[in-house]
Amino acid sequence: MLTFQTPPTLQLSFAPKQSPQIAFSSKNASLALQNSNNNQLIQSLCKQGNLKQALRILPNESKPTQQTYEFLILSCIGRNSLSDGLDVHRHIVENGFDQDPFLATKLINMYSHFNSIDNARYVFDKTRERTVFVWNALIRALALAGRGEEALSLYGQMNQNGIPSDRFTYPYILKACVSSSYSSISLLHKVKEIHGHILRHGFESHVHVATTLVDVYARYGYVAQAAQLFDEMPERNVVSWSAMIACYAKNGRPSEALELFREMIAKTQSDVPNSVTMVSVLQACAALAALGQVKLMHGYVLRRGLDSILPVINALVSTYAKCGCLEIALRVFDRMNRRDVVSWNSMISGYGLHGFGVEAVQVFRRMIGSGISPSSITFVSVLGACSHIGLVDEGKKLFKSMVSQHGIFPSAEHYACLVDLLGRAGRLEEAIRIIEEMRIEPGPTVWGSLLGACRIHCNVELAERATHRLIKLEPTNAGNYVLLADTYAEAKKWDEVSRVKKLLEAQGLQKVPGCSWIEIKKKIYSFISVDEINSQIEQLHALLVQLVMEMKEKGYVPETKFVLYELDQSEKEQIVLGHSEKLAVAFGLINTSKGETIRISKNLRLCEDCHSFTKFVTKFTERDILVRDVNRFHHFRDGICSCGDYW
DNA sequence: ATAGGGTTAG
Repeated sequence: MLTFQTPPTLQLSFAPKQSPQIAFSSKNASLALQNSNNNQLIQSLCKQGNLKQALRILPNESKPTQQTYEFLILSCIGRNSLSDGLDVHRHIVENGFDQDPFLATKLINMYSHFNSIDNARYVFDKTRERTVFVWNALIRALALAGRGEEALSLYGQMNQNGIPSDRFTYPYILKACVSSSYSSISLLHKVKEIHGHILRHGFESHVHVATTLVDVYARYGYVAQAAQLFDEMPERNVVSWSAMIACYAKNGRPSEALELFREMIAKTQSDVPNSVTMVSVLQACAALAALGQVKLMHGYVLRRGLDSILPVINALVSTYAKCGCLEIALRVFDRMNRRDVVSWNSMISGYGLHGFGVEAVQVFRRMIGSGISPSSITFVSVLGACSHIGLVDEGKKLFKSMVSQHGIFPSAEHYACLVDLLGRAGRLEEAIRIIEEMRIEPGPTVWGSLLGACRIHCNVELAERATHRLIKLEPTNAGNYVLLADTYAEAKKWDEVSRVKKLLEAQGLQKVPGCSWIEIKKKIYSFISVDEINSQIEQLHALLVQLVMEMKEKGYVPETKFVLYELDQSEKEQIVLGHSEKLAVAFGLINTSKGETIRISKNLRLCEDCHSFTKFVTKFTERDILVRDVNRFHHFRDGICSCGDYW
C-alpha cells in the first residue's frame, strides 16, 4: 500500500487551518467562484503574489482540478519559491491528486527547477502509473543536475520495465552521458551504445535527436563523427547548423566553421542564422584572428538586427580584442547599455591580451564598483593580465581577495595563473612553494605554468621536476617534452636534449609545428616553419636573407640558444630564419602597403629570435607589426615591442 | 505536457 510519507528532504509544514486573513473575504471569494471558475480566482491571487492565500482558499471554497494545480505549480516555478512548491505538493496529496501522472510530471519538473532532486525522485517513486512523461521528466531532472549515471540507470530500468522510450528520451539520455563522470573512453563507448539504441528505434533522422548527437560527439572532439551525422541528416534547421558550426569553432577548425556558415547562407532560405549561430561564427573569427572577417560578420549582425543581444555583443567585444583591435572592442563595450559579468570579463581579458595590465585591473575595479559580482573566470582574466605585465604584488593581492572579499575558492586554473605570475617574474622558488602548499590537486595547468617559467629562466632542475609530473598527467602532450628539451638546449645539455627527443619519438609523438598566418584582403595565408627552403617560399626567403644581412649591420644578432640541434652558428641561424613568423612577416611586407599595420598570428609562443627580428624589422622598414602569439599580442613599432620584452 | 545549438580564461 502506497501512502504519502514525508521523506527527510521533503519538509512539508502543514499550514494551520485557520480562516485566511485576507483582503478578500471568504464571501467575496465564494461570489467570485460562482461567477467564474475557480482557476480564475486562484490565478488572480497568484498574480497578486498571494500564493499562500490561494492555497488556503483552495480546499474550503472550491473543487480544484488538475488544471488548477498545474497552474499553481507553474506559478511556484515563476516565483522561484520552493516553499510554495512544497505547499502545493502537499495540497495535491491531500486532495487526492497524488496519483495523477500529469501532475507528477509537472512536480518532477518543478523540483528539477529547484534542483531538489530527492524530492523529484520521491514523486517518481510514489507514482504508480508511470507514463513515458514521468520517466522522461526524472531522466531530464537527473541529467540536468549532473547526475548522469543515475539518469542512465533509470533509462536501463525503463527498458527493463518495457516502457518504450520516445524521441524526447534520447536528447535527455545523451545529455546524461555528458553530465556523467565517466572517463572519456568509457563515455565514448556509452554514447555509441546510446547511438545504437537510437538507430534501432529509428530516431536517428529525428532533427532534435540527431542535433543532440552532433553536439555530443562535438563536445568530445569527435569532429568527423559529428560531421558525418550532420551530412546524413535528412532534415536540418538553424539549430543543427549552429551545432555543427560550433563544433568546428570549438575544435580548432575555425576555417571550416566559417565555410559552413557561408554554406548555410547560400543553401537554405529557411534556416536563417540567429544570435546563437553568430556567437559561434565570431568565435571562429577570433580563433583565426581574422579582423576582416569579423568586420564582415559585424555587418551581418547589424543587418539582421542581432546587435542588441547581449551574448552577441559580448562575443563582438572579445572577438575584436582577440583580432588585435582593442579600440573597436572598447568602443563596442562603452556603448553597451547593459553589461553582464561576461561583458566585463571580455574587456578585462582584452586588456590583458594586449599587455595593458593596469587598465585591466582598473576595469576590474569599475566592475566591482558597478555592483557586478566577479566570477571565477574574472579572476583568471585579471590574474592573467597581471602576469603578462609582471604586476606581481597586485596579482598576489587579487588572488588573496578571491576568498576574503568575493567568496570564490581558487581552482587549479587560478593557481596556474599565480604560478605563471611568479614564475615569469623569475620567482620560481616562491612558485614551487605555492604548488607544494596547494590544498587541491595541482593539475596539468599548474605544472605547465611552472615548466613554462622554467623554460624562460632556464631552470633545469625545476623543469625536470615539472615535466616528471606532467608526463604522468598528460602523457601525449608533446609540448611538455619540447619545453624541457628547450631548457636543456639553452643549458647546452646536448645529451639530455637527444634523450628527450628519443623519448618523444618512442611514443610516436611529434612536436607541434610552428604555424603563422596573415589575413590579406580578407584571405588567410598560412606558413609552417621549415628547416629547409622550398620553391614556394623562395621569394620570401630571399627577402629575409637580405633583411637579415642589412639588419645585422645595424646590430641585429640572431638568437639561437634554444635550437634543438648541436650545430654551428650559421646552421642555427638558417633554422631560425625558417620560422613561420618570419615568413609571414616577409609575406606581409610584400603584400601590404606602407603605413598599413601588418597583423600576424602564431600558434605557439613567439621565440626570442623572431621577437628581436621583428623589432628590428619595424625599425628598419618603418612599419608597424602586430603579432598575436598563443598567449598575447605584441605591438612592434620603431624597434620596440609593447610587451617590453617580458612575455 | 517533455526535446536540440551560443558568450568570458589559460
